[in-house]
Amino acid sequence: MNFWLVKSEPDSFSLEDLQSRPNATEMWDGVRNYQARNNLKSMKQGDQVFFYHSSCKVPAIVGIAEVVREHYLDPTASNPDHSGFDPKHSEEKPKWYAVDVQFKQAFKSPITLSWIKQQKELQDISLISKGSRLSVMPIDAKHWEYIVARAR
DNA sequence: GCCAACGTTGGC
DNA sequence: GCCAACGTTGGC
Repeated sequence: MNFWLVKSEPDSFSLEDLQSRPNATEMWDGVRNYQARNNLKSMKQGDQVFFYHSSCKVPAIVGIAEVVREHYLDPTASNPDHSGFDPKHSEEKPKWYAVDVQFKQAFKSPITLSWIKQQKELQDISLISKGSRLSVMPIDAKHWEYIVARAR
């Protein structure tokens, strides 16, 4: 099993929004960065995902989701009315993908970015590596364990 | 709102 | 293929 982190602005889609979806499941679409997309394609069913709230008052990992459907064509890339429309994307020549994620758990106390930065055990986590703005990134098992242990 | 750190685009 | 200009992300 692998571990990941996805970012979302809570104003547009929060962990609570995911929890309130039918079956607590939502399509994770709109990824338009090649490196993030490659990470998305590497996700396997059952992989565990940190849900991170970005661009908000207290940026933090707020809970856990699970990959319940592996990558498939991102329908928003084929929709001219969608902001993520990409004319170079097609079924014949796919560029962009989505996965389905399901809500698993909301942390009682979110793991804040500022706390993460203070932990010497987390200094090499991808989230705070220099200039990392990826919306989908892998998380080392040891970092996952350390954060989950704190969040319980 | 500022700005650093990217990624992308497009002229050449 | 280079690189300047531009757009985006996201913390602060």
